Amino acid sequence: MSDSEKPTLLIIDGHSLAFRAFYALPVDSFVNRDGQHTNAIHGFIAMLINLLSQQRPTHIAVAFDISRYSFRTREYPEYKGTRGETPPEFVGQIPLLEEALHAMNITTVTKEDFEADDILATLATQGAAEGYRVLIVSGDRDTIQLVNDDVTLLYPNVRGVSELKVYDPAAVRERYGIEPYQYPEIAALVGETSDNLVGIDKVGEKTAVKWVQQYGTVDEIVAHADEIKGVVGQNLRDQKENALRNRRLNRLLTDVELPVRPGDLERRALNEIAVRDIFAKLQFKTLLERLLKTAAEEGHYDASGGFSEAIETGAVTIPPVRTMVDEELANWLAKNSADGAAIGVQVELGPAGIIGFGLAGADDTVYVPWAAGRMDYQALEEWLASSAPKYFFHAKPQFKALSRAGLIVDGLAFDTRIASWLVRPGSAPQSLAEQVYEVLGETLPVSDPNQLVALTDTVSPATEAWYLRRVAEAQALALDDGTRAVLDDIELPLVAVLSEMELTGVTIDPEVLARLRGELTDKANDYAARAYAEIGHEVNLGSPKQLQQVLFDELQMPKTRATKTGFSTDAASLADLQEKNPHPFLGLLLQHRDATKLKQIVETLERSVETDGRVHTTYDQTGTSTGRISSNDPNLQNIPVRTEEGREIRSAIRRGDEFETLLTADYSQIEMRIMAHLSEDPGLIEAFNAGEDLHRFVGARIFGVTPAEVTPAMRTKVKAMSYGLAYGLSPFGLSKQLRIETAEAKQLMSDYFERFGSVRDYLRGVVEQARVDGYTETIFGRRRPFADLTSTNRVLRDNAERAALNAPIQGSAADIMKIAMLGIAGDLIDQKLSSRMLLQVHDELIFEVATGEWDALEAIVRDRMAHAADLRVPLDVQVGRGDNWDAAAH
DNA sequence: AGAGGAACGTA
DNA sequence: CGTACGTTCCTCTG
Repeated sequence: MSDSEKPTLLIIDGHSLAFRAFYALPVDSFVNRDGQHTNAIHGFIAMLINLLSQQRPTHIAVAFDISRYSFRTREYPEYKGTRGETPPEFVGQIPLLEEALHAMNITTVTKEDFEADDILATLATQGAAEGYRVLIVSGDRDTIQLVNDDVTLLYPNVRGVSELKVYDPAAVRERYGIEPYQYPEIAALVGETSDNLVGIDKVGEKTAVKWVQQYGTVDEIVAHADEIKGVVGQNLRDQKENALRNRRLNRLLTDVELPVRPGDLERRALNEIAVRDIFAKLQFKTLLERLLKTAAEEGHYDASGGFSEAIETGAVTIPPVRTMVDEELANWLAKNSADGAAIGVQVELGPAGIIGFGLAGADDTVYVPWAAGRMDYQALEEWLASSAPKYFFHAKPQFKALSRAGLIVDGLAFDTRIASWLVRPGSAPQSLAEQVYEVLGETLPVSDPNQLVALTDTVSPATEAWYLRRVAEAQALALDDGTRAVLDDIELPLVAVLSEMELTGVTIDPEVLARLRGELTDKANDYAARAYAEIGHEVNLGSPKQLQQVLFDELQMPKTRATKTGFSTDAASLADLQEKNPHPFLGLLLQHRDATKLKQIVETLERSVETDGRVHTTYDQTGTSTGRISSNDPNLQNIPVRTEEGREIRSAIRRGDEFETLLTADYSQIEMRIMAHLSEDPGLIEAFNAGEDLHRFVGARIFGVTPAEVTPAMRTKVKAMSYGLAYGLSPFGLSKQLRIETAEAKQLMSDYFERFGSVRDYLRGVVEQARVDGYTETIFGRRRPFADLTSTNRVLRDNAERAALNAPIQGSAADIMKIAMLGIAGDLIDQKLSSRMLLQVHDELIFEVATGEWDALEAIVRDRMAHAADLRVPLDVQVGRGDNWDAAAH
């Protein structure tokens, strides 16, 4: 059996590695919310993940010492006596590490009266004898003696645990000039400070190696002590008992009786729920992702034996992939889509577009190379364009590629990525491999990027299609009716709509941006120069750290709100400072911030203009926890609007030359209207039905005056109050925002709830219901799960309560907008209009209006938006017209 | 190079 | 000590 075919047994000295990690990573950077230090655990697990992905062990164990006392301390009480008290920050980390290992289903081994090294030695010896390739990981040099052709030592560098030095017999020979089994002879002569084993005076590594090469063992050296000349010879004769004792103590035992044998240590799949739990407790977000990714990608060991019972599905047989075109393909499609059967689709994409198609039926997969026009693809194209059900993983980029290639696609019946997100928004598995692992408990075979020699046979798109189809079928069984309806009626039809919006993009006026960039650059430079003059030197105004130096050390200003890394220099804090401690530097700094921020946005937009003169954002349909869509590359949902200068940027976003104008349409106060609907509050419903200015109406009720008597100050307070409600605003927060006393804020809130009591009852009820159900629900049945509502940690619980209170409101608004978009997109097609939907900014839509289509489009938009949902209050839609986004605002 | 934090733009 | 996002810069660490 060659080495590569041998099973690999990985054995780790838990204590020694954790301790190395403890000293390698800064203690203060790793503290969880309970104040528990976690640096040793973090370093250990990071190293473990690397080992798992690089070494692909089939068997694994971690050995721990039970206490510092063992048979060695009985023989020599001073053994390891030089070790001081355990650092307080290390305390508690080992039990948590063990908990994490158990969650990962990794066996830990301990043995009363023995050290972890003896466990390593025993398992390594057994493993080698039983035909394993054995890897031991330890920071204790004594383990060098275990190295042989079957056993390799991975030893952490002085620098830490991120890199492990590989000691095989050749490496030991190179480093020490002796055979590995001879290492303890050297160590016995030289001594080992960390174990409190004193050696022979004046004998260092060089001398020891020379003696061992000549005589072989400590026993023999001592027997020939008389032959050795000089001071070292005399020292040896005087102190030979030290060497003999050291040699007895540093011999590792290879025959300890253990509860496990190597064969019992087979890798098992981690317990994902337990892992998420303990990693959440440790606050290891990145490590969790890395671990799950590694686990999902590990396909190098026998899949049938590699998983725990919980998600064991038995060995699967992946159907072989056949490549076909023309008539054979037509027959395949007919056969596999008969009786409405769904086909899994994975479009293979390259930089230039479509490379091929992977298609999968229940137990039959095909790959179709794509070469437009060269073959007979009529059957494929017809099937794509038909409503025959198709399952995808992340359909949108594939839809875009199909559309670019002039192919029509219909019949999107499932998207596993969207389904995962609907079930667990916020923490849904993002890659197909993760979904396969999570839903099916299997590993999707993938090429390993860590592999030195690239695998020639990467997984076929057809095989991916087969897996995603099985994921879809498993997911479909588990969906509740409400989630299924949101998927079928909202999210799946939206994929094509968003695809087209992304492909269309929006025209940017490069001249406007260039002019703005110049102006803003000048402004920023000017403010910076004046700011430097105020303090007498230059400073990086973008560095909070350097600003703190200037503000609190040099200018001796009063300290602001604390952040994790010091004191805040955000705009609110600087405004506070300006009040307490006026200084021209503060104003200049704020103005510099404004200018550089806007400049940044301008430059980002300029960079993202493509060759068609348009910007094509990417919408993330699974990017939020509430049901909204997000926008990125570039984000067009956060283009400035609140300041005059900011709005100038909006004016660079304009109609395409061949279009008549832009149309913007937005919902006014949609979240308040949803609150009115959900709470059924008679006062609030009346407010919206009265057609009066909302805040004026509410203000009149609260302050007991007529609407005409509501002053601007009153209206501001009421407005802040109303908006804050949906976010779980506290009296303290309200007082801070309005710069009023907490008592006044409290009074304002109680006055509000006095008049609009159903709102309070509703908000309370949402949280209570969510605590019982474990999730919230929108009007249309979109769910968002909440785990922390029953947490004993107050910060966590309060955060969860505010999010839970907001989720149905923000989520329902998102649902309504999506439904409106679907209606509009459908009408545009049905009425054969050339006008196009370009952007969505949560409660606003932007369209390009083709010549002569204004009236038709406006009617469609108003109708579809106003009637997207049937609420107890009307949905008010504001429409604006203009050549650019700013001008089209109203 | 990658991660995390601070800051700030939007609804 | 209000929700939901994405991007940028700086800083620290590997």
